[in-house]
Amino acid sequence: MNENRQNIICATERLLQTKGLAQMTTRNIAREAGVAEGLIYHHFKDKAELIHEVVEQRMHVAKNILEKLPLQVGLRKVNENLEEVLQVAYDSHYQIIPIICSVFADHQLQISIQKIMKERELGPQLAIETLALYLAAEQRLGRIAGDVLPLSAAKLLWMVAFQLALDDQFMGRKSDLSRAREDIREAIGTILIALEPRLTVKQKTNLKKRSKS
Amino acid sequence: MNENRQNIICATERLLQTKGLAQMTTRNIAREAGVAEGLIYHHFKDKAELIHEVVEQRMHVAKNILEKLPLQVGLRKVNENLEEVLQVAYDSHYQIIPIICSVFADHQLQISIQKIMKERELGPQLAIETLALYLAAEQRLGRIAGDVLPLSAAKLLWMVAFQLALDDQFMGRKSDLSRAREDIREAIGTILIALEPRLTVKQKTNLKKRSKS
Amino acid sequence: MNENRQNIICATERLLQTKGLAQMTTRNIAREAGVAEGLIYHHFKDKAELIHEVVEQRMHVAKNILEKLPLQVGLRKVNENLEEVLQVAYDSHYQIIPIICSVFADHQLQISIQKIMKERELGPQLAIETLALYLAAEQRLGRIAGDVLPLSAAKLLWMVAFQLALDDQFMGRKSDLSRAREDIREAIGTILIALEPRLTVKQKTNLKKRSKS
Amino acid sequence: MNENRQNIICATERLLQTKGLAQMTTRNIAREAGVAEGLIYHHFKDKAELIHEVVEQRMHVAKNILEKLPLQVGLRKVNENLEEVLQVAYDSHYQIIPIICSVFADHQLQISIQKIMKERELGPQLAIETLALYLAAEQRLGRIAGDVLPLSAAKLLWMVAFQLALDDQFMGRKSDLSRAREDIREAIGTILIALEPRLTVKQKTNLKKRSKS
DNA sequence: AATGAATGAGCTTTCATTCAT
DNA sequence: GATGAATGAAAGCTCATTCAT
Repeated sequence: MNENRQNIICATERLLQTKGLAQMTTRNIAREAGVAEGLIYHHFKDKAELIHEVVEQRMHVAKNILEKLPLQVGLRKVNENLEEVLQVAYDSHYQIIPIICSVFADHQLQISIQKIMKERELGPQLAIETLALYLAAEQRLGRIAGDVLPLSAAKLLWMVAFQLALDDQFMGRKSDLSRAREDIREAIGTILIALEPRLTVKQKTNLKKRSKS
Repeated sequence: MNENRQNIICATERLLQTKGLAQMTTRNIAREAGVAEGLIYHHFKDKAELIHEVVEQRMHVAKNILEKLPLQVGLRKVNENLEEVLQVAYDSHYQIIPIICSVFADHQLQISIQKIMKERELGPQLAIETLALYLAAEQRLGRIAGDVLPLSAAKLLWMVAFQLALDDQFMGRKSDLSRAREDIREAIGTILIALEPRLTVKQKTNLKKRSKS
Repeated sequence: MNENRQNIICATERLLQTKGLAQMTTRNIAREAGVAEGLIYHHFKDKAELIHEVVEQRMHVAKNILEKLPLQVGLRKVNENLEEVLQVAYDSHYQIIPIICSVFADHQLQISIQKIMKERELGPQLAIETLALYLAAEQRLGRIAGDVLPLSAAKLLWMVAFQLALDDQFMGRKSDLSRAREDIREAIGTILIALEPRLTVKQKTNLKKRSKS
Repeated sequence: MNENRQNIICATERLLQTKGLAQMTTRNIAREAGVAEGLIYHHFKDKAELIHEVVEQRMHVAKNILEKLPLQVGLRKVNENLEEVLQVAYDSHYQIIPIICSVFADHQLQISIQKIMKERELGPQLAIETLALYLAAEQRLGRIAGDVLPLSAAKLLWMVAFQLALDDQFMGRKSDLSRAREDIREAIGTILIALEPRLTVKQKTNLKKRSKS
């Protein structure tokens, strides 16, 4: 059944997140999924194919995290919008990181996953671009500074969410959204200083305009 | 001999970086180090102890990367100083990442390494603090904006170097310092907008007054 | 259906001949026969029963290869008759050998097949006896030497066809009837020297005397 | 140690002969050799390499079976010499056949062994040629008929030994030298009629006539 | 009759670790 | 200190067989 297939995929992801790649043995996967070991090979050519599926599904979900962000343009405060968005990104990264990092242990696996991510465009690119579009829109509304490159700022913001999740995972801290929120707020705060409209800058341009007219 | 001991440590690190944790077998280590497999167990209780040593040495080196940064305070342009510093950090991270990330594959190993890093304070903390001290010093000199938290900005800058290296490693790109430099410059550019002193007319005049007095 | 049953048997034989016993898995049989794996177990108790059927059918066909040979007694030249017969035997053996030899890999299978062949008299015995009868008949016609044991000569001739086929199969040579024919001719040539009537002068005169009386 | 290496090779050959390829598992080999399963892979790259070694050693021994035959030229009776030689050949074949035939079960194995046998000239060629040389020498002494091709006759004789051993193995008969000797004698008898100098035939008939008159 | 998902025993192979030399 | 033969547990994977549909 397709039911068991998905069952196995989920069990594998759970193992990757909780016990790590080394414990993600076919034996453990079968036990976790409550099926016989042989069934894995009925649904997947080999273990690599199973892992690919896990990565693909998880990355596919992550890819579209920010699709609703454009609806927020102009609403609430910019930093509130960003905080909320980065918190979701943090959460998503917290789940993805054990998978992504485990892959470094096995170069062959790493290469095949690189290939899949390139072919299916599963990287962070889409999310970052969505974020950049949002920033550009706010820029047009004058809600953030005009002299900032939206894509560059979006990269930085996305990195923040990733880095916080990585730090927590690496140091074995549970996903703690309220603490993460604090860190996110702090980082956004620093970046937003760059993004905030420069009153002084405006004044400068105003002065220039006046001098031209 | 201590010579062979260090030999084995270096061989292990080389394997971790080039072939990944999965290929870091005792057989491969012995071959790479040019010693017998059994010798490993004369110098190390077990494989975990060897990896601990590898991580410890590498992190120890990384920890002190920025120790010469304070000497640059007030010299050259701030963004030049930061670019140079982040490039070194990128380079260091590019080497460390395969080691650090591989560890995610084995939770037991991860936990024991977490412990070591906490006990010996081997994390990025020191480097970030050094960077923050530098920023604070430049802040005092008025070379960067006064309304920025140096520690928060330092974290962001450090993160940039780490994330660029991670991205390159994950996507299987060779360490390319000239391209990395571009990315670093762009990110610093965006952050520096936040850090740049706000040169309003009033501030300028204030500065002039102070320098006169 | 009986159709599917025979289908499976033929698919199994094809696999045995082309890929060997090791590749004769239930999965491959099902694929080759174009049926579901489970269907095999509706028609046969287990894999052994299926193989028995394959061997039985193939050996049954082989057994009666020479049934038309007696019609040739006294016609054409003896060596021509033998060459033709051995070529057919070679061809038959070329097909049988991969099946028969594979069986050596599994002693249980070998034993059960030995039993079947004894019970149903599926060995080369009948063919050899047919050949011996032919030789005896030709001997009575004076077309081959009188001091030869027909059964012994028949065994030798049969052996030639078998061994040539075995040699070709073992060395991975395609069944090449024209080359086989050469080898057969050579071997028959040597054996026939034994079989040829000793036409010394005295014997000739003796024969003439007897025919006159 | 080399001791254990040879140990494993012999255990493998014993298993091949007594239980067949299917039972020649690494587990059984290790048990039969009285070593740990892992040790097999210390001495051999994989199972195939081990089997190659087994085949090579066994065939190498077989290759030189007849090396002392040339010393018998002109001594004793020809059929006595041949009987003795074929008996040794039978014995050798009886051991080799389970190995050779098992190989048909696994095409990959078969191909790799074909390659080895070609490269190292491990086939029956040498033995057959030695036998042919002997026959040619006896031919020159006038002890066998002059109109026979020695190589062709040698092939036939060699086949006899092989076929008898194969029949016995296939039908699960123990190696029975005394019975084999009977069969060999019978076959040689028939072939020797071809090989016997024809002059004796003439003389015999002359003698018979005289005794009749 | 026919399917193919599901099982689990058993295979080959790898690898950290030990130990006699 | 140094070697490498030896161990045995555990890995990924295959396959004959069963069974619900």
